[in-house]
Amino acid sequence: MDRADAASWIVLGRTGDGVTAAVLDATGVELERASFEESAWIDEVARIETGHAPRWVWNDAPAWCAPLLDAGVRIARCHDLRLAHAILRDSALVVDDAGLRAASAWDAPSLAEQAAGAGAPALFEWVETDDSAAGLPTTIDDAIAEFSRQRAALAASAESGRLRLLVAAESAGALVAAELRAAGLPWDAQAHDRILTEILGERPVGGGPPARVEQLAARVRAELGDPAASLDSQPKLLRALHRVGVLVESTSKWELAEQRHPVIEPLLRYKQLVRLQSANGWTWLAEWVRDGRFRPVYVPGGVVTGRWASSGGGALQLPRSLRDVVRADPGWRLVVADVAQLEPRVLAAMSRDTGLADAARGRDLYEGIVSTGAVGTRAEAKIAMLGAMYGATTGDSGRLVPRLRKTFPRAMALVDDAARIGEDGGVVTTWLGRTSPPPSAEWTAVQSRATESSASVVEENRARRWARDRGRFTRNFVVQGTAAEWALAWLADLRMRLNALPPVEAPDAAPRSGPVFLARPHLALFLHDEVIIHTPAVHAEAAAAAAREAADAATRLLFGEIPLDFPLDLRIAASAAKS
DNA sequence: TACTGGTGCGCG
DNA sequence: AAAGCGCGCACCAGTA
Repeated sequence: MDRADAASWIVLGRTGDGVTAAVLDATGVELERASFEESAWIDEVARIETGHAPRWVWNDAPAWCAPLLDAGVRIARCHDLRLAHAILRDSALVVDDAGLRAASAWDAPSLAEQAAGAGAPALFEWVETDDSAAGLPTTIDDAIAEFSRQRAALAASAESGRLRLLVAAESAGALVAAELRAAGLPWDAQAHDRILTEILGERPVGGGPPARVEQLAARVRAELGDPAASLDSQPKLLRALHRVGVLVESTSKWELAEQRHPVIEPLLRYKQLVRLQSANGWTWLAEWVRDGRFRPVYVPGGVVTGRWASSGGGALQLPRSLRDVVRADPGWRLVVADVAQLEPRVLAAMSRDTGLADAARGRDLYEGIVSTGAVGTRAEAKIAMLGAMYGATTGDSGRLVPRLRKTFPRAMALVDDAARIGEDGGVVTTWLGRTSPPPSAEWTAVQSRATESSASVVEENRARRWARDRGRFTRNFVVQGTAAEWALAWLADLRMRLNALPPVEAPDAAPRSGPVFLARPHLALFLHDEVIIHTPAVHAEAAAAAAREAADAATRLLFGEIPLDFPLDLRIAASAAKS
């Protein structure tokens, strides 16, 4: 592999008993090819990475990263064919799809997802797929062919700059996701256990509900006048409530909280405790926290809008009440950084609404809206803005939206246009080129049926409702999707900045677990608009500065030089508890 | 026994 | 009991 350099693309593929690598020049022409045995390819990748830092091209980043990270090898840049395929296949900015839109094996879920689906215990082991099964292609020839189609589609696009940025950011995100899993989130299992015991009561040895849960259940049943009442079955609980005169339509806490009856207080408390127990109780702790780390499975691009999803562990629902058990290792700190009002800022940038940008600059965006006089209070500004981005039509939120429309016409026109296109059955596209899915066949059929003269009122109403539903989806898609792009750019840039910080040398400050590359500041959590960095204490300030600089870099990368910033709420602490 | 749909909670 | 987007997950009930 002598001809590799920083401008190279190196495509990797599996062969029967090893790995084949092909060096492509910057224009995609293959220069050389070599095969390596299973025991040798990782060292070869490490050698080339150290020397040249090329762009690695592979079918599925998590599958390749896992063994590399296990060996302490970290890749700077990659092109994830599977993720890029999904973007380019659907993007309205791709004019000549070069065959990407034909159904193919590249539409298959990632190898990790396939393994999880198959119930395989080792998530990152290679999945043996026989040729008849539609699995993700793994051979180098398949990879090169797909890469070539993608390059052609990119080159043909009038917006190839944006799409290239999106594909690069998405791929970098895949690297981050793999590294986040390898690193894990530092988790104090003892502290978690203490909280559970304090709130739920002593954990019963022989199973069954903990003491406090049992006591509350008994109180609720007494108030219901039924010692055998089932509290966990919604229909049974509803009937029991009706029997004692609590005439609610559902058992949700919003509705219950408005009732006055002695059963309400213990019932709400009971629901709270049961929720904690089932979502993040001892079973969860035993399953998801090992060696002081919570290792969730992130799924980059798992949400239609481009946000990440998670699969297992509920990584994207880290409950506020447990944030305090996210604790840095001894001698280390957590840098907790989240973007203030990411989505409205993104909307201001996309729409070039200078009024909204002015309101956002250098302060709390919602206070800025108040000072324009559009609304009276910060709370109103917030629900009005959320209503505008989500498509609220009724209630306080819906009533306030027209005021924003008057004050920020360009921003509001952008989301209103997106909604109209969605209602009409069209597709909308994010700033960098991710396109919403087209309407389903059923949706289209319902709309066309409603236009027929024989259509019933019921059919017409349903068509209108579905159209409005879809309008709210496309309205939000452009904002949520572009916010996800900003966050990916932030993450990718931050990852590189952190990687440039020096590793710690003192062995007593080294992490308790994880690959050796984790001896420097590294990402430990990503949550839509927030990151947690785990860092040696001496580098905490530098890591925090890196988070700020990365946010500025992401803003410029996406939107150029605009008079708008994306300020971070940032704190350095031993735990991730919110103040 | 395995699935699907509904309900409810909590995260952004 | 959401109003108003996007998720994951647990639990129950009904069905195959």
